[in-house]
Order: sequence, then C-alpha cells, then structure tokens
Amino acid sequence: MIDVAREADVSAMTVSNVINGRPGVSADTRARVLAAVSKLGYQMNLAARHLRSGRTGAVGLIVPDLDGMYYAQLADRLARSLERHGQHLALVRTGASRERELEAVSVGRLRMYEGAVISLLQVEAADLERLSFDTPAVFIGERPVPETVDHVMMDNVGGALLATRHLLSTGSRRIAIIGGSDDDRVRDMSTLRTRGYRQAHAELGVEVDEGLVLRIDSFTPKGGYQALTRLRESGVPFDGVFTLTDAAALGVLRALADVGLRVPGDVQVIGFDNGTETDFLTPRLSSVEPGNDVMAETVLDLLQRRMGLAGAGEDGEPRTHTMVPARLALRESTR
Amino acid sequence: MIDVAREADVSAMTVSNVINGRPGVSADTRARVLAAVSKLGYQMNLAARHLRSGRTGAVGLIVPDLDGMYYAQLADRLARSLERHGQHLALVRTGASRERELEAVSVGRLRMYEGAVISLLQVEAADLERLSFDTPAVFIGERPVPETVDHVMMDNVGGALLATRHLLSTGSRRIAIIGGSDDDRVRDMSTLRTRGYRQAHAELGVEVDEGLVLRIDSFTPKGGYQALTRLRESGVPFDGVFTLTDAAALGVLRALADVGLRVPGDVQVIGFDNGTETDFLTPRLSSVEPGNDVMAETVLDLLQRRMGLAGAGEDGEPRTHTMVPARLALRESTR
DNA sequence: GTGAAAGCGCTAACAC
DNA sequence: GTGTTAGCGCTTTCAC
Repeated sequence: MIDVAREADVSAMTVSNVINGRPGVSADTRARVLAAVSKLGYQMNLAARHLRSGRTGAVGLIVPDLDGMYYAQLADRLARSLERHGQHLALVRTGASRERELEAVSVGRLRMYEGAVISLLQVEAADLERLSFDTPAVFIGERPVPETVDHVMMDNVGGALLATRHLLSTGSRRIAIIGGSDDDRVRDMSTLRTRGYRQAHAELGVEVDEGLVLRIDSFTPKGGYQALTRLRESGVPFDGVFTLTDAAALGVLRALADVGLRVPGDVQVIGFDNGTETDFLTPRLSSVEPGNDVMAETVLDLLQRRMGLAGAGEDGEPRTHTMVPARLALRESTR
Repeated sequence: MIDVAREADVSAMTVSNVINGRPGVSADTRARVLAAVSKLGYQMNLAARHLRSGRTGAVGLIVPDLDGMYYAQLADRLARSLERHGQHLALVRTGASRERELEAVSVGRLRMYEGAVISLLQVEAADLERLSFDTPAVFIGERPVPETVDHVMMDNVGGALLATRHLLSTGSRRIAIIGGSDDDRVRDMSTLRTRGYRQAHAELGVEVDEGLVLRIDSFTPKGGYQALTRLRESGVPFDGVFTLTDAAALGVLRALADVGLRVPGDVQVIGFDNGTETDFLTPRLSSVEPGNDVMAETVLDLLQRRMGLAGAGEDGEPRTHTMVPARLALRESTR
C-alpha cells in the first residue's frame, strides 16, 4: 500500500480511503490512486484489515454436514447472496459432534466472522447461554436456542400434520411413519414430525398403532427400504406411509414395488422436503413443501440486518423467532 | 495474550510457544501458562496470527455451485478431512461466471488460504498462466489447466466409453445421448462424455445418427424429461439411452414410463454418477461410477503434501495430473 | 481534502 | 528455557 501511495504521490491513508470508497477524496486524487493501484497490480492484505478493523468479509455457516441436499442448498443460497455484498462464506462442518459444535460456536471462532448461520444438533440451549454473541448469529433448526438470538425454523409439526391429515382424509386408517420417533424428550426433526403425525390422528379420533412407528438408521433411500421391509416382516397391516424425508421415500416406493403393492391403490405414500426428484419418480411422489427458499431468505434478511447495525443501536431490534409455514405438494402417490 | 503472560508471570513469547505446542518450554511453565489461559478464558486472535505468520487455517474451495450433489459431497469430504488437521474450509461460489472465477483465483484472494481446491468452468488456461500460485492449489474438473499446477479429474471419456460400449454389446444399435454436445471446440463434461460415446460407436463400427444427440437445458430430472420428450416427438427411433447424469436419467425413466416404453425391454438406459438413488429407482438404474471418493482422497492427499512443504523445497515435487478411473455399476435398466 | 502518528495482537529472529 | 525487539499492513484518530 505504501508503494501505491508513493506511486500516486499521496499518503497511505488516502489510498485506503480511495480503496474503501470513502467520501472526501477529490476526483483527481482518486484517479491517480486508482491508476497506481492497477499499475502495480496492488491487492489489499485482508488479514491486516481484519486485524485492524475487525472486518473479515466472511460469514460463517456452521452445520452438521453437507452431503444431504438441505444444507448444501442453504450454503449455495447464502454464498450466492453474500457475493452481492462482497463477502464470502466460511464453512464449518461439525459432523453433529457435540464437542465440535461447542468449539465452532466458541467466542474465538465466531470472531472470525462478521456474522454466522448456525445449526446445532447436539448442543443444548443451556450451553449457549454463557456465550456472548457479539457476532451477529442466526440459528436454524429445531433444537431450542437461547431467547437472546434470532431463530428461524421450518414448521415440522405443521407439515407432518398436513401430510397425515391428508392421508387420513383420503381413507387411510393405518398409516406407517418411516423415521418416526417415540421419544418425546428430545426435540429434533424426527420427534417433531412424529408429533404432527400423532396430532392429526388425535384430531380425527384415530388411534395410532405403535407397530406403525418405525425408526430408521439414516434418512436415505436405503434406510427407507429397510424400514419398509421390516414393517412387512412384522406383519402389521398398513394402508398409508408417511415418510419423513423424500430420500427415504424413494426406498419406500421401491420396497412397495418389490412386494407388488400398488401406490396409491393399496398404499398411499407421502414424503417431506418436496425435492426436485419427486415429480419424476414412479409414481410421482406427494410431499410436504417446507419452504426452504423462504427460510433461506428470512435467514439472510435477519443476518444482513444484524450485521448492518453491528455496534450501532445496542441490540437494537428484539430477537425474532420465525416459523416458516409448510404446505402440501400433492402428486400421484396419494389419492 | 499479554494479560495471560502477566498472569502466568512469563513473556508473551512463552505464551505463544505454549499455545502453539512448540517444544522448548518446561513442563512447569507450560502448566502455569495453560492455567492462566483457562482462568482468563483467553482465545487467540487469529487475524493477528494471520497477519504476522501468514497462516490462516483455511483452505479455499472454489466451485461453480453447491446445489448439485457433486460439489456438495466434495465440500463435505474436504471439510471433514481438514477438521482433523485443525483447519477449516472457506467456500467460494463462482456461479460459473468468468468474472467471478477470475476474481476468486486472483493472488490476493488466494492468499487468504493456505491451500485451495479449484474448479473453473469458464476461465481459460491462458488466463491462469499469469497467476503466480504461491498458494498451493489443486485443480479439479475437465477444463485444461496450466502445466504448472496439480490437476485431478474424473475419466469422462473412459466412463462414457464403458457405458456406451455396454449398451452396444447388449444389442442396442440406436443409442440416444441425453445432454450430448456436438461442439468439439470446448472441453467440458458434456463434450468429453460425448466423445466417449462416439469412440464406442467407432470401435464397433456403428454409425451415430446425429438425431440421437440431444442437448439439454440443465442436468436435472426436468431437463432429462424434456429431452426425451423432444426425441419422441422428432420421430427418430431409438433402443438405448445414455444419459449424462443420473439426475437427468430420473427424468428419462419417467418419460419412458409415461409413453409406455419398457426398460430395459424396449429401451435400455444407463446414467452417470452412480448416485445413492440409483439402486432404488424403478427400474434400478445402471450407471457409471466415476470414483468420486477416490478423487476426493487424491485431491486431499495432493493438497496436504503441497501445504506440508510450503516454503520447503522450492516446488519440490513435479506437478501431477491424475485421471481417476471410472467403472460400470450395472443394474436393472440395462440388459 | 489530505497526512502523520500510533497501534491492532501476534510471532520471527535473535540475545541471554 | 525464556525474554527482548521489531514489525506484519492496514485503519483510527486527530491535526492541518
């Protein structure tokens, strides 16, 4: 930078002002500086800026993994939007390990970012109370978070309620839930969606046969396939399947085809996520649309706002807790 | 850090040495320092370290997007492996824009990272020659790269050759290629796989009807569906389909089902990517396994090696250009 | 509108 | 084994 300053015959300060587009530099001087910059091919040292001003130009995304579509799409959306603000996304993958989650949200790590989008699976809200969030942070996901931070989540219960209600209202009475959970102490995607499933049954006065609640190893086609195979082997009769993710539903559809059950004739099936593949499966899969795009927008909006007034009004706006509404996308696999 | 030094009654230098696990500190002093660190809840300022020592603890991943499975999985693998080395992944999404690709690989930006994994779609090798890669970089993807950098790529031509050869050897003579390209000037996934397709035909002396080479808007189920619909409408007969990605193959299978063509009886179908869904489609989709896991390993290995001897032997090892071999994963959609 | 001085928090190099 | 000195490249502050 001093080289540029010498070349343009100004001080380093003026170069800094020009580069950062600050006002109060004459057009003449600005032009000279810019000429010098491009002549010398000068590039800012971002580490120095970071050290001095605290601005890092990075937003952290702290998630369990990226191999599912969900977080990958979120990352893509965030990165795309951040580019427009001249920032970039730093990815922290915790692998859903409690230890790494805690490490990732430690004050020192968060200081690396001007803002953070955080999805925790293991860490408790209590663990977080202690942390001072001087870094603007937006939490996503189903786990409870401290009251003091922004939180955006999808409507797991509501979506599951809609899906199950639809199956019940179209005549199914014995609806299996693939990936369901009976443990109501924890609060995760599985238990929340199971709660919606039970609520729908309660509304219509239909009793849930616990033999229809099937745990799953992983929310993959394979997991869905195995769960449905177990269900068949158990001998428990069923005439509908609510699969907690579309990926697992793929395996369910395949397993049903393998045993000659027709969809939706013998069994109707509904998934959750409304992925791009649903419309091209055989049969086309009905699914719950969780509004991921709205969710990403909301997260970004919140984050930008917090980052904008960082240091301005002390905790200006109150923290928001948003639930993005879900809706049904009905196709051939349901009646 | 000075606070810690004062608390432990040592110099800042010693604190630095302890924190960075450098040898030459007595066990006694080390203990005192660590006690002071935890007492004061001290966390290193990484920006300062970065400025002073150049170490950033970050590896950059520069890719077009993350919404396809391919780069998302790569990101996941990289992040997972980097964690073990106490580093993290910074994501740069270029959106396949030439301008942003150039910006991302500029010297200033790359200096943010201790290493980089780079996939460029638009930028030419010539543009890159100028860049001094003081940052260890591994390039991936099909575009040509300067001779001076490491390059890892999948065997697009070989995989397509295997797939097409299999269709031909099992009796297909009129094989449509969905997502094919006739433009041989550029060098991208589509043209390379088309080249393999043509090679297989040449080997067996079968002529390619250009009406069977179908461009595609996007490598999605929708794109595949539309392409196959166009093919049907064109009236060009076909008895096999090589779809350049599994995602598009999903749409192809659906389109074939819609018009009552049986797979593999009337038409056999093969995809490319060997995704997790292939084994659960109806019919189960044969596909080309591109060896993405081997590829990720190779990339990581190369990167670690380059980063390890950064500054050591001047450009110690010669640059490597690796082609990961592909193989067939045959299932129900082929004979 | 522009510049000079000071210092962000750490570590390389060397002295003891 | 431990301390001292200097400085990484920028920006904040204040003077002109």
